[in-house]
Amino acid sequence: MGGLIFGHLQDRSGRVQISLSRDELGAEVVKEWSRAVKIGDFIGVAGSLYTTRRGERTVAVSELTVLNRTARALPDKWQGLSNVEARYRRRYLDLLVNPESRERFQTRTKIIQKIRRFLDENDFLEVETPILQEAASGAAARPFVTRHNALGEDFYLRISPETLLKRVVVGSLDRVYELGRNFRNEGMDSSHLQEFTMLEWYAAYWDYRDNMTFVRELVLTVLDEVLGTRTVTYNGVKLDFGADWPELDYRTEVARRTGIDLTVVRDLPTLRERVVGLGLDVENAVSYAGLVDLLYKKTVRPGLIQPCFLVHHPAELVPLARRSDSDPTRLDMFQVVVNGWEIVKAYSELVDPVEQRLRLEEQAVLREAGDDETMMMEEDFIEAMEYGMPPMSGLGLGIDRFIALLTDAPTLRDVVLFPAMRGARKGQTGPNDESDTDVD
RNA sequence: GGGCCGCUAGCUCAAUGGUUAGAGCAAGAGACUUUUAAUCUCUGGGUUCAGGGUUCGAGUCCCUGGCGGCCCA
Repeated sequence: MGGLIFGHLQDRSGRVQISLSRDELGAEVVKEWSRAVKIGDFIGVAGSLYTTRRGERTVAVSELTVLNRTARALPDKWQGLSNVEARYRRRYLDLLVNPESRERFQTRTKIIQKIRRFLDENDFLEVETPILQEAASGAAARPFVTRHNALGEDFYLRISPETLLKRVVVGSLDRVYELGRNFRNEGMDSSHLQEFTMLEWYAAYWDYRDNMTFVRELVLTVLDEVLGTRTVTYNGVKLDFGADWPELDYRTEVARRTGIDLTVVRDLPTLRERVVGLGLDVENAVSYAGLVDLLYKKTVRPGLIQPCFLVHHPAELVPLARRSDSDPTRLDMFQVVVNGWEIVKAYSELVDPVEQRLRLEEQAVLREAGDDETMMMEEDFIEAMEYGMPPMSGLGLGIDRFIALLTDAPTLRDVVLFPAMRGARKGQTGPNDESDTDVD
């Protein structure tokens, strides 16, 4: 009796044990096969299923074929691959030997599938707008510049699809979404990637209140159906999405944390004086909006851990958002903040072309004054508005951040397969390398 | 941009300024023939991130650079 050799086969679905029996195959065959195979090889086996004494389902191998061999040693099967740089640069090894990484990327896909289905079931039409654009618009951010050779012009990688999606709504496709990559040429840290995945949708005849209800429903649906719970632990902290998301007034929160009442302090010099008075470095904040944003990010946002709605931002902050009818100094706007991260930004859209032009002209004035985080005038967009834009509300959801929270990923780099890294590896060639020749 | 930390075998890690830089896993050879990270014996495996400097002697100390991480701005 006896003479068994055990091993495991692994693929995306998991592992299964195999065994080679001397009694059934003969000592010579077992010796030959077990020698021919090493860790990391691809093999095919045929045989019958049985359950071992220890209760594990096992294939008693009757046929074994080597499909392809590994030419390199895999990372240590027990220690795994823990070197952070290696995990990003050679993600395939991370996926191969670290089960939690493999699971995280499968969860990422499930979350995105669920989001799409939820939107589709609610009559949203998925559309695609250009990533290469002649002007970067829809957000206050520095774009990546690239060269469009055929058109002989510099193009920009989009920073937001906002104004293009609104044009689609003008064209009567009045409930649309786009799920795709945006690019912002700014600093990178654990909650910012230069290349990130954003979901944006626009629904005609909705206002920001409708979006507050809808996005909460979306988030809870994803949690229920993908994770089976409304509570997640992120970095040791329990985040309870199932509880009420309190509604916090932007200016009230700023006042509470800083004593600065933004309904009273309405000009840049006064605000700067007050902010400096708090001991904060005002850096290069050269506009009222920029300084308000800085103040909020330093004092309010870090304290917003549990899911909440932050509402009614000062009107200066977003030139594309609609002012509140009852108080034109603020916007019909909200953000969902969790873990100090902005996950969602949404507002009732400004649909009046005359006011839109004025608001963008104000941006141009600020840019003249040295603010480099302003929005560009877009004549094409205003023209589209002039043809008639229905009242609507749009929403943006940062997919990478959302997924990082749901999968307890310490940084956004852990939820994208190949995060951007400086080119360090020997022998690696880039697009400027001589070997990169035009083959068409 | 600033500060701190790191980079040693395929992987995870050791190594007072002092012999020929080690171990476990992985790999190769052999033995054993069973369970569930790690049975035994033997073998091979290194531009210690790169380049300078100090020194009789540098993985270690100093300088410059590269790449990465964390924190700050």
